[in-house]
Amino acid sequence: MPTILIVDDEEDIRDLISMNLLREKDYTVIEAADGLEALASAKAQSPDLIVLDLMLPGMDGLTVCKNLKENANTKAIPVIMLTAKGRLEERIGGLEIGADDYLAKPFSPKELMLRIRNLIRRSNPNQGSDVIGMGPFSLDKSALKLVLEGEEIDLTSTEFKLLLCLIESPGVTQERATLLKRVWGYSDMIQTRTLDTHIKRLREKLGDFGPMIETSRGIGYRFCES
Amino acid sequence: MPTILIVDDEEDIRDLISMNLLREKDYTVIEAADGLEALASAKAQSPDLIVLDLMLPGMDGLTVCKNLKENANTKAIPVIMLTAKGRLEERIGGLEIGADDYLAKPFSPKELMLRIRNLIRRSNPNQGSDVIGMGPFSLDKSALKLVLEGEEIDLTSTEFKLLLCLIESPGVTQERATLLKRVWGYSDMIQTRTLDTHIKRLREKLGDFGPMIETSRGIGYRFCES
DNA sequence: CCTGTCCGTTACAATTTTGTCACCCCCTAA
DNA sequence: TTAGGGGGTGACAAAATTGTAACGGACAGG
Repeated sequence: MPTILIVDDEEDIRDLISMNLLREKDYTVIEAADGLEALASAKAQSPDLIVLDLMLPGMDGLTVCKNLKENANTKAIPVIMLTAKGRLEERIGGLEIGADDYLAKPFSPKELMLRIRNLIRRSNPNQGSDVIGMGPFSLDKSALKLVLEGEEIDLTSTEFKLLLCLIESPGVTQERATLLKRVWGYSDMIQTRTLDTHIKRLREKLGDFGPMIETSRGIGYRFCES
Repeated sequence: MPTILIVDDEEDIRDLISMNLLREKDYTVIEAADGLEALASAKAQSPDLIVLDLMLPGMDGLTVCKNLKENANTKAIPVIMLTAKGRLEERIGGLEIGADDYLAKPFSPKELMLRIRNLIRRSNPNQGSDVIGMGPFSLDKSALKLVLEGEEIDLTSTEFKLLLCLIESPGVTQERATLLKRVWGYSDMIQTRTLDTHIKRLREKLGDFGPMIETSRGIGYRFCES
């Protein structure tokens, strides 16, 4: 049963995360309200993952993270950084210092759970991220799920493969033939409307974000970031 | 259109790989029969991937690989090493030297294609391996496919998720409740036979390897390596 | 403005996937 | 050996997924 350390000075945020974790019944949760406490807990209990807010009284999140990554005993613990929305510099700083993932506040509990599960799994023998992220999208290759702005969207396997092809190379137009081959295995059947229909279904499921799948008339489709 | 360089002194092996690659119509293929030729081609044409046999006349595969990884222009090119079956030391040597994947001869063309596609994709912005391997199994998270001893087996999304849960932690027994939660999202419905039925279907699809999914009476199931 | 081509959309039917049930066998503990 | 619980298996019906056809609108070239 993995142990998660939550570090945040706002009690209600800690509670929110704890509640979500405990509901899954798969985790043990410990909490810390400031940086020094966090470091002490991390060293004493060696949790399997740390959720770390950047904004902390006393010692700020970046420094905590740096300390963790410099200590041999805590170096390997994955860290998810919580950052205020839009503070891009901080995010970059966090990643450089060794955070394994980050999430902007206000975050969706579901997305956080997803990323936690993913990081925990990654520290297993068979590593490799299963979540492919792109703007507000998180595509979970293990759960075959899409999390869009905190909302979980179930995809059928065909839809999943199609979206994956598009989202993998944002902005790049994928030819109809390419998509038909990679998703359906067709190698010459060009005169089918199946692709169009599935694109429609995908756009529908994406809701407001449907238009991000753009049509390249006569060529194919592309996933556009804007 | 990615360019693949095949390096092997056996012409029929080169042909086999070429044929498979060209059938996909997505690749340009160049070939080399010895190490020096390979290095020259790699530098001149900077292919997107190199399939490199260990056993080569003149300069052996390991040395070629080391040379490739030491040169700034060719350093980033992914290398798939072909090794004779069982030469474990060589494999380890290959990985240490910087090969990105390896495959034992005689290999299955389908599996090689899968790994090629995977490595090519990995060199895209959204990296991360999509293939989880375990003995004769290759589970492709992007294609939702299982390659078992060279045979492609289609899995439904439920089967895929279930197998993934088991194969992720080989030897570890996953409780029924855990599987029901992770695959179906059920949180309390314990009294269902759905899991049993799907295990049966999975074992069926695994054929001779079905027994690798073992029952832990009263607890759950586990995937065993032997 | 016309025209041919390509795409979006809807409806529908075939197919596949899925969960449940019933029955039986196996395992375990007494 | 027996009884009870748990799992294997096959059949089945409900539900979801999928591909196709048909119609109409949008677009580009003339």
